[in-house]
Amino acid sequence: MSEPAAPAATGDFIRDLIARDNEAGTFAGRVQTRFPPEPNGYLHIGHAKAICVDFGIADDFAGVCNLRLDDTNPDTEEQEFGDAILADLAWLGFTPPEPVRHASDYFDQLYLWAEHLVENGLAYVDEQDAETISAGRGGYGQEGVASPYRDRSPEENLDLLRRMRDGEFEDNSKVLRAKIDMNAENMQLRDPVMYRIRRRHHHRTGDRWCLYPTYDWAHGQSDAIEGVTHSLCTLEFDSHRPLYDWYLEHLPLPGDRPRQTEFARLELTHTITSKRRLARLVADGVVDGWDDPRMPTLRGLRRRGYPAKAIRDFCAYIGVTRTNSRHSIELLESFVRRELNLTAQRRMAVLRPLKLVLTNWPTDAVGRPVVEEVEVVNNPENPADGTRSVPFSGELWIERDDFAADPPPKFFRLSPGREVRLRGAYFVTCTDVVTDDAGDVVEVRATYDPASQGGNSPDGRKVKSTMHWVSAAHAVDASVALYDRLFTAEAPGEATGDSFDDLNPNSVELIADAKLEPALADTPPGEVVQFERLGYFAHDPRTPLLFHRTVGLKDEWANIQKRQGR
RNA sequence: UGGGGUAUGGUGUAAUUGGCAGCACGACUGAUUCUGGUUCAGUUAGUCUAGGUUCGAGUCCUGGUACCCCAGCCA
Repeated sequence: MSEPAAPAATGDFIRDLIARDNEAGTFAGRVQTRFPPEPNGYLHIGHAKAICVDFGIADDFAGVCNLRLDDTNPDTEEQEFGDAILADLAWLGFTPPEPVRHASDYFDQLYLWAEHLVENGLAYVDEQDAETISAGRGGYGQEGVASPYRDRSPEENLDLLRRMRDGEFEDNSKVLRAKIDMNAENMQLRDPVMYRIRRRHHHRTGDRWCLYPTYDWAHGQSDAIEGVTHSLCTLEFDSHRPLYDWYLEHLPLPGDRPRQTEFARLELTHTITSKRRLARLVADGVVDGWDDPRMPTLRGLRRRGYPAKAIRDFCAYIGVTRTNSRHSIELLESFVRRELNLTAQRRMAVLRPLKLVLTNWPTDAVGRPVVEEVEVVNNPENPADGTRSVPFSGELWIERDDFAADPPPKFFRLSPGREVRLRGAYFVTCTDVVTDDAGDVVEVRATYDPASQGGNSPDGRKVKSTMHWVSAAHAVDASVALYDRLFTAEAPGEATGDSFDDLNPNSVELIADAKLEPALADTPPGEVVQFERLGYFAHDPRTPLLFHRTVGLKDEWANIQKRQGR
């Protein structure tokens, strides 16, 4: 799946570190990572980076990377999300080894280890409520206050813990805490909670437990059980590392102690990746669902037409660092264009139709306009894709933007008196314009040069522009959704604290009457094609003749207009 | 307020670990082109700051500054 492995020693700081571990024989040369999403939402572009790091590094060092669903909190997690994660992962191009692991697979072992800590005086049952525990931690630079239950005997703690497990106590009435240091400068070490009591149905363990482990208590131990060597996570867990190590140091582990290394998460301009806020977009109806093409979810990007390979290449390109940064979405888009340019079939579609009538176009014996078939290349980047024939006649749709009654400087397209090429067909010269009462152009008239059949004039005459077109009599009507950034601000929420203040009210424009060349009606669901001169468009997987603009082509004319201040 | 982390062109990332600051995106100029696309050639612009060590500092030392993370029974 991944590219031929780059020499393992080069690259980012994590690969360097692993290469050094291997030289030193730290884990006997073994490399194992894991991708541990919580099954409480859908995977997004931020996860894609983590996936590429976790799986990519394992792959580079001939190691393994498990998928582990981190299902320690039955309040929010569901089976459905686990299934979706697996599907999205497969789409991205990664197949985790069987079986898929779950943190809940280790609940028994975890509990046994909790008793071990209790027996060694390293954990205790606290009966304070959440608020009191929080207050007791103190503040930054302030000392903590020990719980009055902190010095219970191991025997008493063990008895209490077992009764907690057996369901003798009410939800939230007691917790098990690690006994570390209430004055630690690192807040994570001020006696963190290991277990809470929750009578919830767990999607995998059912009603077997009323005790559920916290992330910190479950994570490192799960790593150890699976044999993970390098536990790679994002920067915000940096301050958890001493805790990760503390648990592992005080437990009788079966093998090597895994080691945690943190790297920066992926942030994109004009994009949010908070699961909570993404969920709000869906709940508030700002978008149509988790797979809305404006969503940064993997399913959204997929429906939008982003190739998985483009996402993988992007992630490989941005690399792995410890610097918090926000990558520009344009960079991601450049990878999308690069991939699609190579693979997408070219087609012609007119988004904002303007009628073009060829006044000297011939009619047949019964007075109907002649129809010709013209051959057009499917993909100039890949001749093997061949050609197709497109019907051409005397009444055509052209792009409204491709005509100007009063052409601005550097405008090369059609305007009165000017000759242009209709792609693959003929040279045409604008002779006349029909306007309505408001003075708007409703039809353009032109003559065609029969000698230029196929798109070239035998006298070597040049034109400055080649335009796409669709024969009016053969056009297929379709809907096209044009997307803009979901958030106008580069860093949504930076100004006011609420990213929703930066929502772009015009993030989608739906065009209901686009005119497509006939071949487009046969586009397979989900396929991405290039509408020539416009951009890449993805055929909706469920709704026929609905196309989503994946990304526009680079547009030099737009830049010129910008420079001209229009 | 205490602790931890990070600073390289507009943006993001490299620099053989003390030896010519490179690449990409963007922007700009030109060439090619039956897509104002693609491709090709070129231009633009950078080591947070103040000192120090050194023949030589993005890299080492000292002091500042800015930003990010940590006081959930979320992950």
